[in-house]
Amino acid sequence: MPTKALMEAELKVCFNSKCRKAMEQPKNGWRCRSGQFAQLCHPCASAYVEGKFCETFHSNLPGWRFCETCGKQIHCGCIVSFHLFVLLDTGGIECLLCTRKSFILQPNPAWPQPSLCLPSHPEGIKDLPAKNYSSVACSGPVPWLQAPKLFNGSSIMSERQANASSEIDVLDSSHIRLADQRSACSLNFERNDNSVERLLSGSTGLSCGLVKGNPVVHGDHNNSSIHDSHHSNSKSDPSFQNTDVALVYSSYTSVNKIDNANNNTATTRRSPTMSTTFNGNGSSHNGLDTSTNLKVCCVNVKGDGQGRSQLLTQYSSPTTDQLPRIPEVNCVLTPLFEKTLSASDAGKIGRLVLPKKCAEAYLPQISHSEGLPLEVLDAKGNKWVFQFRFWPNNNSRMYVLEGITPCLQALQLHAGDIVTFGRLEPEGKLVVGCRKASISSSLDQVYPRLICSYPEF
DNA sequence: AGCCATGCACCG
DNA sequence: CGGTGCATGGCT
Repeated sequence: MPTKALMEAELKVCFNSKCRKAMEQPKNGWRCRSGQFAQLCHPCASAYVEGKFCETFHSNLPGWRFCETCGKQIHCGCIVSFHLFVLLDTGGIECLLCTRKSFILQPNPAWPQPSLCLPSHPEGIKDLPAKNYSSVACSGPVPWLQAPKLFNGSSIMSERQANASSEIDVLDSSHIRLADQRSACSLNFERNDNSVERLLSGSTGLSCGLVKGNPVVHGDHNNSSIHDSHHSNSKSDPSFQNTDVALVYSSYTSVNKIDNANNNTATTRRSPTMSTTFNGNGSSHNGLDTSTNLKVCCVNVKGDGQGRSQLLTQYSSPTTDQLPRIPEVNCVLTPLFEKTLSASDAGKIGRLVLPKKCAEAYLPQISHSEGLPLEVLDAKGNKWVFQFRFWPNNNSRMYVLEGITPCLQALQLHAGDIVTFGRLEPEGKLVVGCRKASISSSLDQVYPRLICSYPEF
């Protein structure tokens, strides 16, 4: 079939228009407006990953401007670089690093409006009303992917390892990184580590979704019980052999903790949304390769006093051989949106009403009210399946996730608790996590200013 | 006007 | 009686 052959031939050509070389093993680059990743040849992908794509391929193109603050030259003219700068109210641009710095230093800073956000967003997520949900992807989910260098490039090892909060440090480009790679592994291997427990329980104020490979799930739709990795015996638990991990937590918490714990890092760049890569190597108890590689993205919490976030988890978990794995090295968890559970959401009906704009922006497009099943990984890597559907509502739609009751029960979530959705990249799998309402409210009391200073998206 | 929490009728 | 689908009303 000539068309198919043509498509195949096309697929084997580097997506970079300045390259167009034939390639055998395409690598994912930035996410295109279609949702697909640009397929790049190895050199182009490397340039992209290293943040040198524009300076390599676009040096002769128009659109280069200088950061008003640091003077760094930023390309402002392509999809690869659009997330690297913000338009200043006073004119000119500012690189994201400087923006973040000023964001932190301002008493009540305003995060740049996503005028520079994904052009493909159905509607500006910035328009999301201040309700009990919020979008947490700063510039949409894409920049997290499109700026691997920006978010992962400068990794400075912290010496803080005393506790969970100090195991995380704010790094350049708003990175948060475990103190060292062993610490990173300890998140997964050492279930007796209180810090891990605190992270997952939220007692540190961190809302975590921890995704690892080979999770252990017991249960089904009607009777789900999650294998609590933090109470299990790691030596007998093969689920910990694979330790690709994604971790999600609330940035406001981490920022505060870091600020309190380490004044030296207080001026480091950070943002409402943060991403970190944890690369580590560990050994499982049976000697299997357990190379760990994880990336952490902070979940931004909208600070209107109503907006809360939490990672929600699962629903049905069929069989263990279907359990999710995170095979991809350098997985990134992109925070998408969050919602406080209403009484209805947490009720017996088992339906979670989704914010329409978030549903349309971040979840698959559905044309029929029946919707489609949505696989979601929870904090422990368990796979759940929710039915993502909608109801006609006046001339609009009302999006819901059905079948969330087992998940909520497993996580002991109730009305007022917060559910957060993220996406694991590059696989695109949905990840869900949670935070208890008590944690949130207490944080609001402790850090009202900071929380309120976070922007809406 | 649109969104969403919740109520409620219908159906099995 | 519980689940499903839709309607309604409050809120922004």
